[in-house]
Amino acid sequence: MNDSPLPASPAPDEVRGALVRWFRTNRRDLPMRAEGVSPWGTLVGEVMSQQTPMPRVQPFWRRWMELWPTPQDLAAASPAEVLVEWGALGYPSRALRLRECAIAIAGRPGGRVPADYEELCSLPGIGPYTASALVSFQFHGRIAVLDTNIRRVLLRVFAGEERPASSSPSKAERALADSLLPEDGAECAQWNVAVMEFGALVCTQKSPSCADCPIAEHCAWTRAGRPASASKLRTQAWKGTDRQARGRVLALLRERHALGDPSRTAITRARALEAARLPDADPEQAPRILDALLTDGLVVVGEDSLIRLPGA
DNA sequence: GTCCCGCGCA
DNA sequence: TGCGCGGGAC
Repeated sequence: MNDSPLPASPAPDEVRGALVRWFRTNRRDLPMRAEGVSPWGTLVGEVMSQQTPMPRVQPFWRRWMELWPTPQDLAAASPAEVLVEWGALGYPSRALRLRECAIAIAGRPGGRVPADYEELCSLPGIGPYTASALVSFQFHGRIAVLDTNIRRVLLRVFAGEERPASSSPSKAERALADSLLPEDGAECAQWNVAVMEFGALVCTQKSPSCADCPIAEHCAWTRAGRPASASKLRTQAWKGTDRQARGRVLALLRERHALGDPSRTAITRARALEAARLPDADPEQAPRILDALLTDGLVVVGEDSLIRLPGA
């Protein structure tokens, strides 16, 4: 997609109507998207689902809402406890940032989640996506939400392209998304969540269910014969990467911590290096990722030279 | 083996 | 603007 504003070739009203109808009968029943969830609950749910599929998030979200129903509750928790409860949701730095976010919110006058986009963006772990999701879903502000699903659906339907060329939305994409927003904030929320759900369930990245698509007749990409994008889709490696090695060290420390025996929550450097060592890995990988975990604040070295979760 | 996801910082 | 950052489901 180039930077010139694109005319929305299919009729926006028809696409909106069809997708909102589709959503009413096909939406997943997600507790974190239920009526009456607090701004804090929505914030926690959105941060958890930043890199993790919704179905996997739900049990963790419920648990977190029981343990820490307000920002003040999470702000009072230790980093170690937060990392343990984060479990294997992935990217544990997100859990530490969420705690920092809770501390920042608790320190605000009134101690509540802000409803303003810029203020939300200034919080740890909250970027453009999460801020716009909160403004729309929770506060019903008139704002476009541009997550990867919505970007893909809009590009296909209105620009005839398979997927975004860049990892962040262009001006043209923003202009297109803005031009499609209903006037009413509550309707915007409904539209945003409908498109997002449609992208997650039907108009997927790799194998879209075009045969079952309620807007196939409107879709510019389908009318163009669904041409493949010029850009290559590159999937992240996992096996053997630093990320996998980091995950092993954190998993060991979470297990130890969850035992509840303070004498066993810490491990020696040698034990940590052993956990970090992957088969056939570069011998420098284990010490390197241990350093990185320390730098990221995901582990600490005590005066006893033992390694533990922060605050444990 | 492939899919799926946004934030923070250089 | 590009890279680093997890891990379960399929």
